Amino acid sequence: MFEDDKNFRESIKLLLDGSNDIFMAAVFPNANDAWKQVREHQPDVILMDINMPGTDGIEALNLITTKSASQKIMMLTSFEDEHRIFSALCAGASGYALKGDIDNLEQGIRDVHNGGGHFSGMIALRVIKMLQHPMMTKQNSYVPLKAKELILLEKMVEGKSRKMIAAEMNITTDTINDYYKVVYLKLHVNSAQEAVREAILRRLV
Amino acid sequence: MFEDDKNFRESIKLLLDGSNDIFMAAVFPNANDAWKQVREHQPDVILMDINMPGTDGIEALNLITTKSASQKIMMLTSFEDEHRIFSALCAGASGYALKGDIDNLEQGIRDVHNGGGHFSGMIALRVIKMLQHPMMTKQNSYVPLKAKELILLEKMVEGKSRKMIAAEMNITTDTINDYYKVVYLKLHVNSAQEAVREAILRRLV
DNA sequence: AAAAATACCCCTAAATTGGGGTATATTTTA
DNA sequence: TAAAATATACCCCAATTTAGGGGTATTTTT
Repeated sequence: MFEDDKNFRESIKLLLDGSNDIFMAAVFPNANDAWKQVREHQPDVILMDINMPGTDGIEALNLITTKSASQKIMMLTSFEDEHRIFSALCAGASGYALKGDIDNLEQGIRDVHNGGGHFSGMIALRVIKMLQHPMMTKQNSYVPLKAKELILLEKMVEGKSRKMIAAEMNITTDTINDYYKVVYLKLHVNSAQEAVREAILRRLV
Repeated sequence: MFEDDKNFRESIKLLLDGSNDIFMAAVFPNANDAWKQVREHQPDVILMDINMPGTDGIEALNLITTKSASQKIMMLTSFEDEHRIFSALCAGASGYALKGDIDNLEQGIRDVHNGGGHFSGMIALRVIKMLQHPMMTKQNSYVPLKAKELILLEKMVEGKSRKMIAAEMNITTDTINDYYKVVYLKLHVNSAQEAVREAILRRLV
């Protein structure tokens, strides 16, 4: 286990020492030498806090997963860094437990050890919400954009400026300005940054 | 509960009757009149099998979620089918339990009832695998943005201007300019429209 | 023949980007 | 511990870009 909070560290150790099938191999207050320590103790499951001074949990996760595929890693976190759930899971974590929800931690560790995954209740909800996000569900409300307007949008998403787009499309900047006016009107936006957002979220590009 | 398999139906009923905080309101062998039955019994949590003769679980799920937002629905299934997990969760299920993993079902029902989500261990693994799929992960490399920089990004995605953001964050426009410089540097972009693209595609907001 | 669509032109206030600074506090290093 | 480096918040500047408001002329549709 890598965890900087002393209180939490000790309550987890107490919890797991009370279990008869889970043995805590080692505990560290930071992840600065995570890989070395993992290699030394060869734990089945690593509990990794996200917010730590020095090397943070996700960096350590990246290090460990790139060097070894056999280590299962369960991330520990508080509500504040919920937005990092996806980075952690994509980086190869097998589970994600809220520190406030240690009741299910033991079972979660068993699940992860058996090759499964684990989410604390509220984390599972976040994942579900993500799956229900417009971007995932492909619910593209129809916007009647013409071919050239779509090309314009694509180039906008690529970060091109009006000048560059005009040059690439072989038309004057004035005409490009007209296209912008039309696109902004149809998408109900009034800036390029909003147009890019709509283009991506509504899957127009 | 909607479940066509008599054996499974009865073993779940037995399991939950043995619990002191979960009460099985009603049991049906198919979901043909699901909405009528739900309206009548007003359950807190609905257990819904996916494979049933007649109206199948996902159709029933769609019906119920479109007519009422207050019903929490946990899907039950005997085989692991990634495609159906995906459609069930997108259609509004709060949890997904494997029939073979009834040990965690009680706790899962409590989680869902409390507004959380639930995945059986193996289902969680499927979801994680999906998140680790190249399609999801390709542009999802971790960027160490600070809290304020993330807030800035969120507001950018909302279409706010530098002036508005400065006002909302109670700092001068000069300091906002500094934040922009840092964010652009970290994301390797040089315009708001590109920053918005990265924020969305890399799931930073 | 009237109306709409297209492509061009001009203009300009406001916003953006990116460069130069300073002062203070905190953290790291020697 | 003292010095150096970093981080933070602020200031100024100005070329460029943007957003949106005027236009006109030609073609296509109605």
